[in-house]
Amino acid sequence: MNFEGIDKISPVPYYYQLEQLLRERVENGEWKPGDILPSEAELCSTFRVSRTVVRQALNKLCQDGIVYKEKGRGTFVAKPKLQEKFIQRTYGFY
Amino acid sequence: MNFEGIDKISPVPYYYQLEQLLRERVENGEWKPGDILPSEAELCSTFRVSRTVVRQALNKLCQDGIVYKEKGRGTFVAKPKLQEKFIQRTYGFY
Amino acid sequence: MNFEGIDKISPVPYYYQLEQLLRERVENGEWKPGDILPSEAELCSTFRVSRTVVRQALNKLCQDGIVYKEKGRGTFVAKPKLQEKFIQRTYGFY
Amino acid sequence: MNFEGIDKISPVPYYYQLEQLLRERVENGEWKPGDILPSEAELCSTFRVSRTVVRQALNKLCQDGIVYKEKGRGTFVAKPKLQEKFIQRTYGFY
DNA sequence: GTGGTCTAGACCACG
DNA sequence: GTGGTCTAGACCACC
Repeated sequence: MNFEGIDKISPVPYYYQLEQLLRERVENGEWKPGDILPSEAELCSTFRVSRTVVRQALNKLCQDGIVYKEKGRGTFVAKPKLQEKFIQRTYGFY
Repeated sequence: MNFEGIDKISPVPYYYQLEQLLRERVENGEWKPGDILPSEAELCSTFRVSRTVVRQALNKLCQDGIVYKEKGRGTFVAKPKLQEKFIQRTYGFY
Repeated sequence: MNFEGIDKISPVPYYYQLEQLLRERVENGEWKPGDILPSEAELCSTFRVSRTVVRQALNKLCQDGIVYKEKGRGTFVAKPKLQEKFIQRTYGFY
Repeated sequence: MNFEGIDKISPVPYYYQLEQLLRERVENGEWKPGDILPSEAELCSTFRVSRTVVRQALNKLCQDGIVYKEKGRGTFVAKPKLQEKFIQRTYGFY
């Protein structure tokens, strides 16, 4: 298996690379709705990035309704609702 | 007159206090549409907080359509569109 | 009717919101000196927060002389002594 | 050097034992004004207790003016102001 | 039954 | 990579 990691040479920001990597795992079904994600600390050490980077990536996924956070518990894969690109922003209305 | 600052004792997060302070200045008309805001560095030293805090506050205002950023130029007060609370989330649709 | 509860979206810490809510009930006279407060467990379920949050709120009220605790018995509303000045400062954000 | 640790058999609460241990180090001059203390995580692993215990101990020392905390930076030994008693003796060394 | 202590670990705010 | 807040439990000491 090759390690799907972050390319530190690439001009693409780490947080964006990480966001894509995590997003894939959800879309691949590797991580399923309701699953808990690795903790922020684990993601930091797995991908060798700082906490800031991890949080930026997770926050974007959260905004996009891919994951949700529960204080003191963790970050979880969301149930797929209507996640087409232009719908994402209205998520949370109802 | 009391100094309109950030209360470091308060349990309210700095970034949120700052967001409110900046928002007021726009709503008061102290800063008008098209005006350039102080730089992030200036805001840091004015309010005695780190750049992280300043950026969190500005990003929220940006999401809410109160200000907009231009890379390499600065942050500016936006023209008031439909900024009622529930409209904010649809911002970006059009 | 809106439920006077804890705003889980707000950036204000739960323990601080709860402290204010309980403090009000004493100041309103809804709870009188000598009255026993609901148990920590009840407050947890009423406000949908963990015991940690409840204890943080109660401990602050205890420090401020608003309530007192008796081991194995419960938490009670204190008799108002000289609580004006001191309380005024900590009440609210500023 | 023998390791001055926490007696897990003793009925004395861990947080209180820890508070005394840390207090001694300041009073002994082992830790001097302005010194940064080990992080909460380090204290946890050094003394084999949970973070709750460490924070209870540090908060008491903080209340007593022995140490102070800076958000995002760490916990530091306070300058001895008027801390009565034993401090009076060493005061003047610095 | 209550409040008191403690665990293990999460996310949040900050520099 | 720090301290701050929060969760969801556990066992203990006390009425």
